[in-house]
Order: sequence, then structure tokens, then C-alpha cells
Amino acid sequence: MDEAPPAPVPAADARGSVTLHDVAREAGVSIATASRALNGSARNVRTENASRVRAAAAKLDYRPHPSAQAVARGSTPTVALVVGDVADPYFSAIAAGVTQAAEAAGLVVTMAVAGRSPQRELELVRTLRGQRPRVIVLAGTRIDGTTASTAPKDGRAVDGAAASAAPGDGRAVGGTDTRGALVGELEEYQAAGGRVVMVSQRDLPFDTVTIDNTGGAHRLARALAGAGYRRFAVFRASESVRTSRDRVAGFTAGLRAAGISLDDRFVIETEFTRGGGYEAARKLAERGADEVEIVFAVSDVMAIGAMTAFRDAGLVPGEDIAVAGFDDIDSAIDVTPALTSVAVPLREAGQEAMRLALGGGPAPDAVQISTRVVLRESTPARR
Amino acid sequence: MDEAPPAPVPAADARGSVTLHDVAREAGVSIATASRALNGSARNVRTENASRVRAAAAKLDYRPHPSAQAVARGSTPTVALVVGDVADPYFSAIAAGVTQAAEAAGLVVTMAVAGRSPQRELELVRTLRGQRPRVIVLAGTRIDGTTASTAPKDGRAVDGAAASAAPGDGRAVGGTDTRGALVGELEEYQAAGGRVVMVSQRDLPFDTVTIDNTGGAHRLARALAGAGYRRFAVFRASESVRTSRDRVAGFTAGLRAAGISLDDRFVIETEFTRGGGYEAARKLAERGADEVEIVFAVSDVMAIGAMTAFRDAGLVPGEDIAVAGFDDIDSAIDVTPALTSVAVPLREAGQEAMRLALGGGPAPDAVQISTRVVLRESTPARR
DNA sequence: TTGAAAGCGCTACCAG
DNA sequence: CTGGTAGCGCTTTCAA
Repeated sequence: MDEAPPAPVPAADARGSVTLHDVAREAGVSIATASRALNGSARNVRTENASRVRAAAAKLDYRPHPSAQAVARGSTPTVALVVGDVADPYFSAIAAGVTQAAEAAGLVVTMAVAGRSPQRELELVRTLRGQRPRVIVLAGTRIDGTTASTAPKDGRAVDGAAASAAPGDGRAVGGTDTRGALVGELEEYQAAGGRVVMVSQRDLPFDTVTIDNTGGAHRLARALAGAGYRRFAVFRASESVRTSRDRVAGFTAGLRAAGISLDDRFVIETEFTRGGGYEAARKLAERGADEVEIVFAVSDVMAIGAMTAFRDAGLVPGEDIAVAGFDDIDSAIDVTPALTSVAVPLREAGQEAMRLALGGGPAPDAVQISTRVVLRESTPARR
Repeated sequence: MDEAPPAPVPAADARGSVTLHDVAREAGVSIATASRALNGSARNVRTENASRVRAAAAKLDYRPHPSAQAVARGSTPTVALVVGDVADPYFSAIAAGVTQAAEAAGLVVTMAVAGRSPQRELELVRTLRGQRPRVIVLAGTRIDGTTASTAPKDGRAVDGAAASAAPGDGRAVGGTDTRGALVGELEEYQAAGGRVVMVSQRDLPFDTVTIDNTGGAHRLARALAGAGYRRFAVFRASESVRTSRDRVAGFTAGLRAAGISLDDRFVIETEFTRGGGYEAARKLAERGADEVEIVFAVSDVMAIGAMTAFRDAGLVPGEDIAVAGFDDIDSAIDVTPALTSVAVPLREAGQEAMRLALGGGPAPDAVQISTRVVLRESTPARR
């Protein structure tokens, strides 16, 4: 059985799929040549043979076996994408961009959903790593890794420490240092030749695509100030939500630049959801919103919830009280009045992530996706 | 080199990843035993050895190589999902369901986006098949495969013929019989042991999860008739859009059951988009909507566009003219007035698809996802 | 330019 | 219950 040329080929045939072996035989060449002709990088195959092989492949309807190629080559032509929730338009837009760019590069996307759990995210990365993807993209994780209460001011320092500690024994790390374990995991992967890209998460030693939340909010504030607004309220999410924090910071700075200060009494912390926006608006309306001309909610869904709440409380959004949001989700133009917002090109962010991953040099790179203020009827100019 | 026990093991070590080989050595057992202990189905390994192996694996931070397992076993623990567009809430909801169920079953999801092109869909399926996934889920393809103009009445006949013709030389088939080629491709895959599930596409010889568009529309019509409406208009998409066709059919039947007939003059064909709804409503308002009490748009996005158009034309939705949609997308409750619609549990549809795929018997099965009418302020009761 | 053959990491069959 | 050992389908030296 070690030197019997009459190989028991039927195996492959019986299983149904055509292998490179079959193609080679059909073309009358060695399987090495067939391999080179079909997938070899160098063009060191006589043209005639090459076409014979291609013909045979076509005739037999041959399809390469990615897994076999993967095990032979050591990596898979895939990009692993981890999102918080596919059904969330925020993530699905990013996913769309990533997918599009990946396909253009001939890579298939494998997607995993982390929910909102960092723990789950870590597990996923571990699993995905096993697949030896060419690149891993982590999108979202809207919640900060550095818990506001425990982390020192400089996130970077923590990362560094955690990173060097984790590799030794990732699973020894308690549930507490999920972030460190994640970083360690990713660094090992990167060290083994993988590319890591984060979308909208900073402070990590990887390629990153950030959204210009701060700048967008800053410009929005100035635009609103320019439209004549002076007395603002802000609906924000918890301190631990990085996105919210940045937007509030940018907005506040923008107001300040316009010579306006924000009254702390009107900065309301609530859930980062439609319900949260509704609730905050309800409370504000209840205690009397007379002193407020306009509210800035850190996300459109919150803003939309707020508009409904105001309406329920007898205030007409856009007339009695102006409202502005952030994200410029599709329904921003469907609500009444149309919502002023800051457009965030999420899809581009996804594409940009792939660009970084594919073209990237050895050093962690970073690009920022810029945002654009869109004024609509929910914030009519005051004069 | 054929009998040299001092194997040049460094190779694996140098590449960075720990292999089963290493684990076996560390545990002092054969790699066969290690394999069994870690991934073997039967528990025919002495408990002590099993734990030694597990310990070694943990210590070395071993991760199995899915591709290697795949090539050895002949299939991958993945489900390939083809959607029209991830960013579309319709598809992303289905994708969420599929992903969730797949993960619960220990399968990873690889996602591909077909855009609206059947041609692209075919290519994708070809590629995906190469990956030897355990199951392939085709979601959406809202456009009919059977072009209304060219297809015989009985779709099944066409499929059968095309299916037997395709295998021989799939790529010889012109652009015209994309559908046949697709069916052929999927049938081969299925014959080789793969599971195929379609979501919301009927008439194909595969497991299918359908949405009860007809029934939902039927019930909606009766509910609206019950609320006192008599003079209806319908905004529909092109004949070739199956979903639209079914919804209109169900709606019409529902009206008929309530003794109401639909005036053809008020059945307007338009794009299956927000813009389409806007346009249709604009036209209707222009030529005078006095004769119409309520319009049913075959999708929420169309309905929402229509509401805006009515408002722009000086008609107050919910007062001057009622509006109802279909899908119950999130923003249905954010618009003013809140939109009456038919809830479609897309996420469940996705999960159901996986259930079919995993538990399915040999014969093509089919389940229907039921829909639920949700009456809101956009269609106040008339009395 | 080509073919033989040595793997890639893992599974599964076959003797013990 | 265990170890040896053929593969799985493909890539990639290494000589020829």
C-alpha cells in the first residue's frame, strides 16, 4: 500500500467532490503542476499545460477546498468580524462596509455577535482566532473596556500592563480583567501575523478607525448656537459609555467656544436607548422645560424617544422645544419634525477598517471618520 | 528521514501555534488519544488520561485548528448565510436570528452579501459551497427568481429541468438561467450531505421558512374594515416583487371577505422604498384623495414615506387620511402618528431556519412564520 | 518547467 | 482503552 501506483482513487470520487488529484489526472499532469496552474502565485507553468489544467478543472467542475488550502498554507482567506448586535443599525452599517470591502479583496467574512458582554467578546475572539483568519475586526463595543470606576486616568498604561501579563495564562485572569485578556489574545494573534482592526474603540495598541464624535458634537453645538439657541439641555448616557462621553465633551466645548455655558441642572443622565430618551424628556417636561430652548440627545434614538415624550407632555417638538440628536439614522428624516443630527458614515468606517487591515504597515495605524452636521426642522433658526 | 524518531518538531513551535502533537507529548499520550480526549465523540478514554490531556491543553493554551479538522472530517462547523444587504433591517433581523441559533449550536456563521443580483447570489453560493459549510441559508432575495414575463406558471417544473441540466456544466448556462443554475448548485450540495434552507422564498425544493404575508395582510384588511374603513387605496411594488404581490393578494382577499371591493384606480404601483411611498402619496394627494379614507402600503418604509408626503401636501395622517404598513419596523412607533402595521418576527424566522437545518429530516420541510396585526394611531377607529 | 514527496493539523480505522 | 498510521486536499520545497 506504500508503493502501489493503482491508487484507490474511488474514495474522492465516492465522496462526490472533485479534487485537485482528479484534475491533474484528467489534464495529464502532476498534481503539483495542477496546483501551480490553478492557484500558484508564480507563472512557472507552460502555458499549454496551464490551459489543459484549467480546461480539466472546468470540465470536472472543480472547486478548491479552502480548508485544505488553509491547513497547507497556514491561514484562511477570511476576515472575522465581531459586532455587538447585527440587528442594530449602527453595527449592521459597519458590517456592511466591512463585508463590501472584504469581498472586493476576495475575502469572506465570518461574523460573530458579542451581545453587550465583554466576556462573550473575549470568548469569541478566542474561538475566531482558532480559525486563523487573515484579519479580525472588532466593531462597536460601545461600552468602555476601562470601567470608569477602577481604571486609572491613562488607559494606555493599563493596556500595556495587562497585555504583557495576559499571554502567560489568559484563563487565570479573573472575570475582572476581561479587557486585559482580550488585548493579550489579540496581541498574540497579531504577533503570529494576523491583522487586528478596531472600529470606534480607542486606546488599544491596534489599528483603529475612530468616529469623530467629539468634533461632530462640537460643530453641532456651534451650529445651534449660530441658529440662535442659548439655553441648552443635554440627555446623556452613563459615564461608562465612551461614545456618549465624547459627544457630550465635544458639545460642551462647542458651546463654550460660542460663549455659552451649560447648566448642570439640565444635563440628564439616562439609558442609551429610545426609552432612556423618552424618560429623560418626560422628567424634564414634568419639572418644567420653560428654561430650556433646546435639548441635545447624544443619539438619535434617544432624541426620537424624547420627541415623543415631549409631544405626549403637550409640547410640540420644533416649536415649543427644539431637539437635536446624533448618528443621522434613517428615521431621522421620517419623524416629525425631521431631526437635526450629525451624520456618521458608518459604512465607510467599515470599509476603512478593511483598508487599514489590508494595506496597513507594521505599526498600529489610525484613521478618523469625520462626521457632518445636518440641520433640520427640529431645530428651526431663532431670530 | 523516513525512520528518524528525533522529529524536527520545531516547525510547529516556530510557527507559534500549539498543535495536538504538542499537547499529546506534554500529556504523555499518543496524539490519537489526545484527539479523542479533546474532540472525540465516544468517551473511550481513561478519565485520568483525559484530564491529563485537558490539563496539557490548558497549560499550552491549545486551540484546535478548525480547518484541519474540516479537511480531516470532510465538513466545517459553519453555516453560510447569504443575505441581500446586511444594512437592511429586514435582513439584519433575519441574520441576527440565524446567528443566534447557530452559535447556540456551536456553529460559526459566515455571511455574504448578494446585493440584489441573482447573478452575484449564484457566484456566492458557488464560493460558499467550496467552504463545505454544514448548512447554507439563503435569506431574502425579495425579488422573484421566476421572472414574471418568461416563467411558465409552474415554477417547480422549471426548477427540476434546470437542476438536471446544470450539473454537467454550470458555467455554460447563460445569464438567463441563473435560477436554474442556483438550484442545481444547491441540489448538488444537498446531495453531498449539506443542508439548504431558504427564508421567504418559496417554490424551491428545499427546506423553507416562509413569512405569512398573505395571512397577515388578510387579517389587517379585516381589522381595518372592522374599524370602519370602507374606501381603500393600496401602494404596491412591482409585480415581480413576490412579497408585495402576496401582501396585496391577502389584503384584497381580506377586504373581499369583509364585503369591500378595491377600486383599481387607487391601486398604485411604485418603488418598494421610502421614496416610492412618498411619490405614490404625492400623486394621490395631487389628484385628490377625497375618495380615499385609508391607504395600505405594502411595507412600513413605503408607508412612512407616504405619511410625510401627505403631510407635505397639507393632509394630516391619521386625521385626514389613515395609513397602514407592513413589517412593524422599529420606527413604526416613532413616527407621528404611530403607524398601524403587521409585525413580522424576522428574528424568529432566522432561528427557525436554523432549527429546520439542524433538526430536519431528509425531506424538504417548510414552516411558516405567522404575523400579527398591530393597530395604532395612524388608523383611528371610525364610527 | 516539472514531478516526487514531505508536510500542514487533525480524525478515524485497525490492531493490540 | 490505546498507539500506530493511513489518509483528508492542498502547498511547497527539492531535485531532476
